[in-house]
Amino acid sequence: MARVKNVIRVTVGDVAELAGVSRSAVSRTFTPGAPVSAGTRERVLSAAKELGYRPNALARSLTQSHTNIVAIVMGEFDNPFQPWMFDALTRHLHRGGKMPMLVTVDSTGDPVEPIFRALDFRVDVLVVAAGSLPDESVAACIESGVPVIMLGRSVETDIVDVVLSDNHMAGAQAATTLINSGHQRLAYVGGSENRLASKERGEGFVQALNGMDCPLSQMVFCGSYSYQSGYEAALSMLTLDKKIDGIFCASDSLAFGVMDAVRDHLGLKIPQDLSVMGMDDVPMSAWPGYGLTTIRQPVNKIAEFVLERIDYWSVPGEKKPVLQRIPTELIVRNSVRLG
Amino acid sequence: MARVKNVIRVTVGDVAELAGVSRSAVSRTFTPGAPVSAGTRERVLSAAKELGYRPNALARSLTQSHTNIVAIVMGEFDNPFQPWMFDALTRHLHRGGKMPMLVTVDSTGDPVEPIFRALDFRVDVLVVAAGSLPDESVAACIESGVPVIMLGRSVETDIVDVVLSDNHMAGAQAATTLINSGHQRLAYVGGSENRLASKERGEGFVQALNGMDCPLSQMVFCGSYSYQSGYEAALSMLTLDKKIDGIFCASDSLAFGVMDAVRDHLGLKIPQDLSVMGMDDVPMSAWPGYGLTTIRQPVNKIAEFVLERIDYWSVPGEKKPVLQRIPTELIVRNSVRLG
DNA sequence: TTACTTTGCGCAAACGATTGCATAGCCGCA
DNA sequence: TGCGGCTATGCAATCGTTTGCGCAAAGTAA
Repeated sequence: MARVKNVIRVTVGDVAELAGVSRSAVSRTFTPGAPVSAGTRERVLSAAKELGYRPNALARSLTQSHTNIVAIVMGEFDNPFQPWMFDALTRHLHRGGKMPMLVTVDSTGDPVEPIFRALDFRVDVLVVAAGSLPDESVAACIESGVPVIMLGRSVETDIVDVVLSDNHMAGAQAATTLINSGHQRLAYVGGSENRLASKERGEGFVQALNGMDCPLSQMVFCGSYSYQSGYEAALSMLTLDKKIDGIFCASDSLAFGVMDAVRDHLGLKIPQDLSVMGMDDVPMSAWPGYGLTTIRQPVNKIAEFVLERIDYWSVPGEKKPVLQRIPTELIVRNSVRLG
Repeated sequence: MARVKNVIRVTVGDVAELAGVSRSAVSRTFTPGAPVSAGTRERVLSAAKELGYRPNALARSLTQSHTNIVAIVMGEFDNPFQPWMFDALTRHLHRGGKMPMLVTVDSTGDPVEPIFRALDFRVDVLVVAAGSLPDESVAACIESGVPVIMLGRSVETDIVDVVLSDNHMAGAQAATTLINSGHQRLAYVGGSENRLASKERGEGFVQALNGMDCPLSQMVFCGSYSYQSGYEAALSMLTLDKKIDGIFCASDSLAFGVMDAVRDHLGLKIPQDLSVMGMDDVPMSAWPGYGLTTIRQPVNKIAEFVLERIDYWSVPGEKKPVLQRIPTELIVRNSVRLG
């Protein structure tokens, strides 16, 4: 009977003793599929319940080849989409019996040490859930020797899973929505130019526009997905070309910035004078103050797929990483003028 | 191209062999304060570096009385303040050498199983960071036998730490701000009536008002901190009494809801016709669209104090829980009319 | 009855660290 | 030279599991 803090930790030994069986029998009872007779199982289970026994996950992980711990690597919460995605992810992990361990990489601190510290716990997988992460951090993940699943971000190697929204589809959805409702001078506000997601969304948007014989009027990359960036982009964009009647933003927070700049600073009405679309569908988009028509990133589908991949990597054998695109969904609210 | 677990795990044994010393020597080299001669330390360190050795945290935790894992128990992200607090918390934990393990309790799922699963990993502490959590979950935490630190929420027992913002102070700060700028008919919009934070903020507000000979005109508890609640509260409140000229909300998201309802639905101007104050100071408060004057919850100070308490509980001995209030701070923006 | 497969169970060896205890070496000092 | 007191080291037990292996009991087929 080991005493830690003030709690008596009950071990297999204790249960075995009370049930009158060997430690192996107890362990097997808690291992699905292991050979135990109905009789022993019964006695073990009741002994375990009486003592309040639960297997020590640390000890278990020591002998087995997996820990059921999944590391989630994050950067700064600079975009309201991130906590949203993060929340969906952790809930799905729980459902799959995994425990999420959090690694936040600080732009001021060491970009790799926190990752190593997670690896010290022999996490099964690294899920990289941050768009903006130092290159060194990403490299450390890839070289860790542990399966890596990257969310919404592509990397040069082909040894990691990549799962992201179908950004081309999203861009096309935005384009058709705006064109079908009679808009003519359209612009795109992207985040960082060298971020895959931003680029793809823009490409999808432009290609679809071209397919409908409507060239893009303006395109700006702000460097980040932040509200502030959107605000500034809108101002510079609309002083350059006052006739723009529709703007597609690479994120909802950019769109919020655009909307506020347009309404508060330029005195235009949305959607009468100008239509704005976003992408993500964060909860705030539904707030009446914004009522943003947007392209939803299906966080739950993404999280589900991540879980699938974790299971895939967990069985031994020859493995192939995948790049998976998850279809997006148009959410219509009030920020786009109707035809 | 596929590597799953073909990474050779290097152990103390390997390092010991290469360095030509015993496993103990290696272990001691990595234990600060343990007696090792400069010579062996040197050889061990270089062997370790050559092999890329890092101690297995699981194995280490098995023998020691602590794991350096801290469980963070959360409910739904129904309030933008939560990810904000959460982020600060995890960063401070990292700084303190702790790894955060996330437990999210789903209102639809089992309220205690995820907590038990975290306890299976012998977490050192449970930090309860959610306001809205089923009572069973809270009870499970308290009975876990592991130190518990509750954030912004009080419980009936006195065996857990409680750390929260100084809500009375916050209420008083809001009151003086509004009174000093000449407001006369004031209202309070709270969250849930049986949530300590909401209650205290209201009390602080009312007491300060009374101290300045200005009785509270109206008070509403919405049941939650959500935007939607604020929206509805504002409508019902202002149809009841059109002369209200200042509203203090128990959270920023309530305040956003109030502002949008007031501006978009009732056609009033903020702050000319009505002043609104919030509490939390989430990043969104600074957006020009809202420009919310609010009371900041000092998330970093809170996180810092949590870390202090974790260290406190980590040394053995007779322990006393504390209830700590962290001072709040007035943040002035544009949602309050100036005297 | 014999022989052969199942099935269930216990022993003991991992897993990868830490740590109490015993000891070997060294130094200084009388 | 002998002794006491260090410090540095290694041995082996321990933490709480899982699991390969051997074996006894039981079931099946001839």
